[in-house]
Amino acid sequence: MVSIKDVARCAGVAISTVSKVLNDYPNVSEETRERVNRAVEELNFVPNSVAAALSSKQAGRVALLVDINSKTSAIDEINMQHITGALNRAMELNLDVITLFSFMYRNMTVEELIRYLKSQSIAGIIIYGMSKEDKVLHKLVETQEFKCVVVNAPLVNKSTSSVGIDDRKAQYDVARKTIEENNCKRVLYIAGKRNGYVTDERLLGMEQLAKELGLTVLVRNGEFSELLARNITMKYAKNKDVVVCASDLMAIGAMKALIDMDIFRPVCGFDGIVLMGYVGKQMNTVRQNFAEVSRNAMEELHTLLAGGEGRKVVLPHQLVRMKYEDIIC
Amino acid sequence: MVSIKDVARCAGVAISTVSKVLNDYPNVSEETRERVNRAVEELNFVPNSVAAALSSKQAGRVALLVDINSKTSAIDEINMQHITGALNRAMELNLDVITLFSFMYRNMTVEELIRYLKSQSIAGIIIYGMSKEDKVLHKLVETQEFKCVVVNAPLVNKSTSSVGIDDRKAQYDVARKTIEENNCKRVLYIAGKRNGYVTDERLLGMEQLAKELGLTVLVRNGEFSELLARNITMKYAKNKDVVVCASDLMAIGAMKALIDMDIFRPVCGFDGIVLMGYVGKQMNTVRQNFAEVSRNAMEELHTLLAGGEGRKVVLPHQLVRMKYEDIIC
DNA sequence: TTCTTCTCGGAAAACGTTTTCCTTGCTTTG
DNA sequence: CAAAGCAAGGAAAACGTTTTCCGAGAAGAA
Repeated sequence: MVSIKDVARCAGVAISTVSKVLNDYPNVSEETRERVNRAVEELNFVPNSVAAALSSKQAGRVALLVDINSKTSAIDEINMQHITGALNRAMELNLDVITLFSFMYRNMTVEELIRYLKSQSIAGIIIYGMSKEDKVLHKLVETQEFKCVVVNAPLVNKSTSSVGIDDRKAQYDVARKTIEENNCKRVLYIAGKRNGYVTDERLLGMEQLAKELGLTVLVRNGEFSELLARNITMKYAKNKDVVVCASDLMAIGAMKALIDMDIFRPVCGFDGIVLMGYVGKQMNTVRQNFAEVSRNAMEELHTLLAGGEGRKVVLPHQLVRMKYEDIIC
Repeated sequence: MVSIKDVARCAGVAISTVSKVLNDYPNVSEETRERVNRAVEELNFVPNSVAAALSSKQAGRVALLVDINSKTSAIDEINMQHITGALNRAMELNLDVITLFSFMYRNMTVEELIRYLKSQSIAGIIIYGMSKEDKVLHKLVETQEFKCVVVNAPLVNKSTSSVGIDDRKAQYDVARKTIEENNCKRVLYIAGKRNGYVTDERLLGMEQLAKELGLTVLVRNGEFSELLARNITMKYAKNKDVVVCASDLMAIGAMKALIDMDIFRPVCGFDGIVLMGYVGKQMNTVRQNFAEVSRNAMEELHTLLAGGEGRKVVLPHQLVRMKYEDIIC
């Protein structure tokens, strides 16, 4: 294996000089820099990121903490796009990434998790699907031992950024559009998982809209479950004018229930998953570009690792009407 | 950070001894072993896998090469399950995993890819979605520089195993069931991607069945595309009795076409993706347990890394009829 | 007893980087 | 002209393991 030592020999300099060139340190003359780069070129040298990680604690090793509690393929789609976006940007930024699924750290204590991450020379973390009651992850963020980017949860401190769309506004927007299109007054709102950050934000959006338009809203907890949403719709939709759901999957469940009951109510969802295009009925929903969110998350993490301060990044969302023709390929 | 050195001091032995205990080497007395283990326990020591990887070339670092050419969420679902299964088993086997998506190595030469993998101290690889014409991956496997497990492609050599279901038999089975249920004679077969291993295997299964039952088969290439399958069905299904598709996504496309044409033909798919439950019509399909396939792939890779020889592992498949009620949760 | 063979454990090199500190020679300043 | 400052590059320690080799002592054989 060709190492930095070979490059040094080839360029006629010390290995420390090569390292400096590779990492864009100052105090290297343009001429030496050139010579080293030529040697790198010639020998096809690729730095060993494992050694780099071992040597420098502040290296570019990054972990993705991915929540995969659910069994649904909708979640698969969302997670996959997140991971794709994150890896994509990481590659461009030359960051090493390891992906940890929640089952890999679910029953660790914070201390264990921290030890594990350190044993992997991890310096930065992107956290997905963090709920309000997740003590371990909250403690992890609070220690500030790692640079963190939390996706879809408004956690910010000196070494923690948050990235996501404005869930409150998005829920407001999509509900407003649906309600005004159909001139509704009585809303059945099927909320997400209890104690989820996005759940509460979306509910706030709905409540704000209700106040503004003078709507009555019945809120029920759907836990992001298609089945629950279906049952809730069965039970309560009859004397409502519209079913607003905090996720597409629940919207699908609601729609199925309405079809079974043979009544029509407008339904709107949230997320913009592909599945929405297959259920026959068109529905309003919020399109989140998950890959883009995660690209931004990785970008933000990179900034943090470079010494930047934590901050809140809000990305735009989009209202769409999902139908089969738009997604088939 | 607590290191092996601390453990050694705590246990009153040399660090080499600790390492030996940790890696189950012989030539350590039971008493010393105990003492070291107690120290590990007491100090909550977690070995630094980065250092281990750097130090020993035959370490447990493994790469997943995941093909994500397509944009469809069906692929997301399949890939996600593969990754989940692989990571799950890797965790149990104490293997370090890095996940590489195809866009990260697509335009590398073999040499570059090999260099990159070595720079990551990778010893074993699981390859997904390998097509017959992928020169780079084929060369990678042929060099035998890494232990490889190829999923769904019958490549085997001294350091390469293959893992997957029997695609030929599976296609035979599901087509036979569908055809016999509906008493068909004239088959429209929509095949997968040209030059795919599974594509050819499944086609062989269909052809064998046709010979046995005396069917006529029109074969068209659907490239695993829903849209193509839809168009093919539009064009050719009219004077056929059944549409057999080499993937669920294509089966969905075919079904949509039949609905648009307002004619009924039985359709069967292949893969058992969740989406199948949402299209309204029930269809026969082959259920592959992707997570299980990948668990086995990881297991096999572990065996190879431990010195085992390459071999072909064939896993069972299952015929199912997918409907909404079975997948909602 | 003496030699050989084992078993156990330690010392130290190696893995490929990063980073700190030092040297050298040159330029500036007073 | 001496002192100070600075730029460029090198030497070597450090990161936390694994692994090879060696030595000490005990046990067995002659």
